[in-house]
Amino acid sequence: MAVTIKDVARLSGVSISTVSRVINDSKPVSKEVKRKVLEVIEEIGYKPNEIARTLVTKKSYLIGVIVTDLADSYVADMVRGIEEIGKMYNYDILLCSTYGDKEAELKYIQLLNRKQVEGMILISSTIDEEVDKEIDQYDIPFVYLSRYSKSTKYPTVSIDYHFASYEMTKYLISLGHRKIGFVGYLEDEDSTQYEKLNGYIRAMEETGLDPSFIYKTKGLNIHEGYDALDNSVLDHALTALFCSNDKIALGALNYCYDNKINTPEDISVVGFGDIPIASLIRPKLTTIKEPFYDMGAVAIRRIIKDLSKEVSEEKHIKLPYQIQKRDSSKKIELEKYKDKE
Amino acid sequence: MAVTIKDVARLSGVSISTVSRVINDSKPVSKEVKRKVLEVIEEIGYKPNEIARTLVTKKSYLIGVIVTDLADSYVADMVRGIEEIGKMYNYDILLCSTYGDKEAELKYIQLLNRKQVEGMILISSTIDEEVDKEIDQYDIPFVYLSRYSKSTKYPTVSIDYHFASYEMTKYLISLGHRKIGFVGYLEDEDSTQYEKLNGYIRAMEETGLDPSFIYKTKGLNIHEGYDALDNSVLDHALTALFCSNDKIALGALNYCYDNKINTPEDISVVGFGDIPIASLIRPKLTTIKEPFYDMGAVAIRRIIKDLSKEVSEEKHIKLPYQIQKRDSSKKIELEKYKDKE
DNA sequence: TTGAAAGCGCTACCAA
DNA sequence: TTGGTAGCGCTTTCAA
Repeated sequence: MAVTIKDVARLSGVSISTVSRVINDSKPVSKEVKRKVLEVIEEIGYKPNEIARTLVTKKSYLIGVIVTDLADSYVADMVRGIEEIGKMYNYDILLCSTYGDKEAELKYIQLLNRKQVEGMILISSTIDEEVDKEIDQYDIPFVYLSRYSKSTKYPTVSIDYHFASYEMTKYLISLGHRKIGFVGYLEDEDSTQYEKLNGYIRAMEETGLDPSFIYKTKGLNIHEGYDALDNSVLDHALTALFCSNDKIALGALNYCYDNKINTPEDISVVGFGDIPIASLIRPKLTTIKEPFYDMGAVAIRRIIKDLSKEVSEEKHIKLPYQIQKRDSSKKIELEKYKDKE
Repeated sequence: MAVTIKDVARLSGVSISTVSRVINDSKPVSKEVKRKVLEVIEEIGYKPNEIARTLVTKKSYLIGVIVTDLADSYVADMVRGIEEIGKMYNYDILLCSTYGDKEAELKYIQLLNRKQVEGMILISSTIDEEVDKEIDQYDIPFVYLSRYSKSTKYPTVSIDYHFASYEMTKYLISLGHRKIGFVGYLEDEDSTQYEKLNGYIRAMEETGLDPSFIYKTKGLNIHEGYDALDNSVLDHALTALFCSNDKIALGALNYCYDNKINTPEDISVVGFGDIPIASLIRPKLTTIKEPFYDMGAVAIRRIIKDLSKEVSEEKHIKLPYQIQKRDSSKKIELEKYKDKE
C-alpha cells in the first residue's frame, strides 16, 4: 500500500489538515511545521493520490480526446497541439481511437465522461446527430475538430476550406493553367471535400473556365487518388490537377509517374493539407498548409477558457492557412500551351 | 451536479448497496428490484463515477504512455497498438509527450503515478539510470519500448537489430554489391544504431568485404541523412547504401536525386523501419519492417499480464521483422560492376 | 436477498 | 495557525 496523507501526518506529528495545507499551499502554516512536514514527505516519498483529490475537488485535470486514427499524421499533429498546450495548464490527455466507428465514438464519449474528464475534443470523420445528442447529456466543454462542416451547435476549429480552395485554383490559373482537374472524395455533401470542390468551381467559373473535369475518388487515401485517374487526364489535355488532400495528390503523382506523365513539366499536381510527406517526396508537393497543430492548440485553449468560465469568443473558429508553392506546380510554357489548344 | 448512486437508490426505493450490486452484477439481486433499478438508471441517465470507483477498488483502468513525439509515425503506430489492445481489456491511455526531454520524462513518471495509472509504457529515446531509479519507486508494471538496448532491469520489447542488420547487409551482398556504405547516427554506443552498425560489419567481414564505408549522421532525420553524404560516395564507387533508418534513407535518396545519381540503377539505397512513407515514395524503399504496432500491442499485453499476476514470460521480448524488398535496391549488373572495379 | 455502515485518500469547512 | 470532521461517490464487509 502506498503512503498516504495519514502517514505523513502521523510521522510529522500534525493533523492531516495541516499536511493538506502544506502540499496545497492553501492556508498559512508555520515555518517549522511546514519544514517538518516537507521533510517527512521527502523522506517517505509521499505522492498525493490524484484520484482522491479529484473526487473531492471535482477537478480531474483530464481532457478526453477522441480521434479517428493516430496513424493519420494530421491527427497526430492535432493531438500534439492539444497535449502541449494542455500540459501548460496541467491537463492530461485521455486518448481514444475510433477508426471511424461511430458506435465507438458514442461509447467513448460515455466512457470519458464516467472517467470525469473536464472537457472533450472530438477529431471525427463525421459530425452526426447521435453524437450531438450524446454530448448534450453532459455538461462539459466540447470542441469538434472535424473534417465535416455541417453546422453543429458545438464549437469547431477549422480553416476556410472553400476560400483556400478558391485561392489555390486561382493560383493555378495565374500560372497559366486553363484545363484544371479536381480530384476529391465527393461522397458526403456535408464534407469539407464539397467545400473544396465549390471553391474550385467558383474560381474556375469566375475566370470563364470549364469546372467540369472532376475525378471522384472512392476514399481519401493514396491508392484511391491513384485509382480515380485514367486516360482522360491526357485526353482532355489537362495541365493541372487540384487534389482535395495530400494523400490523394500523392496517388495522383504516382499515377503520373507510372504513366510517364512528368510532373510538373507535363502536368502540375497540387494537394491540400501539407502533411509531412508533402515536402519530402520529389517533386515536393505544392499544397495548402493546414495548421493542424494550431487547430489542436486552439481547441484545447477554448476548452480551458470555458472551464475557467471566461466568456467564450466566437463559436466557429477559422484559422489562417498558407499556400505552399513547391515543385509539383509550374508555370505553363506558352508554346506548349498553344500546342495543346 | 450529476446524478449519483444515491439518487438512483432513492428513486428506486432501495439502498445504495443494492444499486451497486446491480450495476456491478456482483451479488444476487432479486429480479424485480433489478428491473426497477435498471429502469431508474435508464430514466435519469445515471453513469457511475469512475473516479470514486477507482478510489475504493484501486483499479483506475489507466495505462500511462510516455512518448517522445507523436509526430514520428512509428511512435504513433506503437501507441495505436497499445491503445487497441488496451481497449480490449478496458484500459485507457493517458498520454504524455516528452520531445526528448529527460526531465519531462521523470516528471511524467511521477505525474502518471499520482494519477494512479496501473502500468506504464515508456517510448523513449534513451534509457537512463535516473529514469530507472524513478520507476523503482513505484510498484507498477512497466515496459520500455526504447530504441536503446542498454541492459535494463525492466522489460523491453524490440527486434533483434543486430541480426536484422546483418541479414539486410547479406541481402545486398547477394545482389552482387561489394562496396556497401553504412549511414547511421553513431553518437551513443548503447543505441540500437550501434547494433545495426555491428550487424553490417559482421556481414561484411564474414564475406571478406571492407566494412569501413561509414557515414555518420548528426541525427536521425531526413536532412541529416542528406547531409551525411558527400562526393566520396562516387569516389569510392559505392553501389549500395544501407541506412540505419528510413528517414536517413530518405535523405540519402534525396541526396542521390539531387546529385543525379540514379536509384537503384547507379546505387541501391535501403533503410530500416518501414515507416509509411517508405512504400509511398518512388522508388519504393527497400527496408526492414519493424513491427511497431505489434511492439505496442505486446508491451501492453505484458503489462496486463503482470497486472493479473500471471507469471511473466521472458523479460526482453524480441519480435520478428521482415525484409521488404522493394524498388530502391537492385541486382548489380555484371558489366557495370566490372567497369567499376 | 437486502441494508447499514465503514472506509478509500483527500479537501474544506468550522471551531478553537 | 492548527485540528477535528464531514463528505466526495463508490465498493464491500457484516449482520439481518
